[in-house]
Amino acid sequence: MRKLSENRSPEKLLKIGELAEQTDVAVGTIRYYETLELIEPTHRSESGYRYYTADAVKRVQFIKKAQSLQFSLSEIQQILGVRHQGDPACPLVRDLLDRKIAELDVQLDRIKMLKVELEAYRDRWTDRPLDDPDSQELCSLIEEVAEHTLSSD
Amino acid sequence: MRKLSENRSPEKLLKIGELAEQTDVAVGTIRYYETLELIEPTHRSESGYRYYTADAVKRVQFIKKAQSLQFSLSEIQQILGVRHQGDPACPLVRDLLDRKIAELDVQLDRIKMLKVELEAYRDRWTDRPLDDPDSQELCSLIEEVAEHTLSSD
DNA sequence: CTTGACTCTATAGTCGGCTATAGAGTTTAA
DNA sequence: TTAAACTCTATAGCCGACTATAGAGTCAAG
Repeated sequence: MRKLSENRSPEKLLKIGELAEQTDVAVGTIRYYETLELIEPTHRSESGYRYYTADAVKRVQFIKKAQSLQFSLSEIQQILGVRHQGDPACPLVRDLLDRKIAELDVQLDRIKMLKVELEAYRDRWTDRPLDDPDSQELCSLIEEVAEHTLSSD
Repeated sequence: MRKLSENRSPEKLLKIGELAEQTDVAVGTIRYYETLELIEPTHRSESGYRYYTADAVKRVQFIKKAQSLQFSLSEIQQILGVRHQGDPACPLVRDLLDRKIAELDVQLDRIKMLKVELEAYRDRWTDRPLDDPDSQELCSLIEEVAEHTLSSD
């Protein structure tokens, strides 16, 4: 079904450096991914050189994309790994997506709250004139925050 | 000015374990903070035991609070450190607060965008029936994402 | 005065995701 | 054929914020 590709070079194999260049990922990183079983060369020369098909480019790009979506390498390994069991990756992936989205919601809430809190400190701080006698010994904000720490947390 | 405190125990010094307990921070962590010059015992016994005044409790709590506000230990060190120069900690702190708030805005944007993207993947995925022939060989989402990776990024 | 809980220092390990280095072998273009 | 550029493995280091361990010394209650 996909063997009719119009790729005229029938099977140009890439060396690791070429794969690295095409994906804009360091050679060392690709070897590192291999130790995590995220990718594997399709072939090894007698001398041990790794050779990759064009699929590898997609795979590396997939890894990068997934990373940019906040998936850890171990989660990516799970996603890619299920493939080997000839099985339903789908529920797993859907699950991961759902969980990740939920995590993002938590992060959003947390960051919003942090922001409100920091703004409160900043505003309280800004009102206070710089030559406030309290500043004499120690920055007043530090005291303030410290004190707040004691009472509010 | 603050010597009129109604603290009846005139100067109860804490050993590191007591400080740790009162702040709910591990002993090792306190020693670690000391290596970063975030805190210092007011006194050392001949045998080398650290002794802290009650201020240390505040200081540790301040550190924890600042950490919870996303400040790194090195930023906290800056804040606490300026104190030693008998100087204007204030502009620095205001600056740090402003920068931190700006950082949070960036994080918020990023996370919102991530969420939109993840939701799009999830939805596209959910529409696709589980017995879709495309799923035969490999979870279709993986293919999809991978393909998207290629074209969109 | 002993015993158990505490403390000391120094060093190493953890996590995640790499990067860097050494030392050796391989490929490729001139 | 030679020299540059590549590749190999194995190992160590980096960041931040710790945690854990070993081996030795100290303090306080019974």
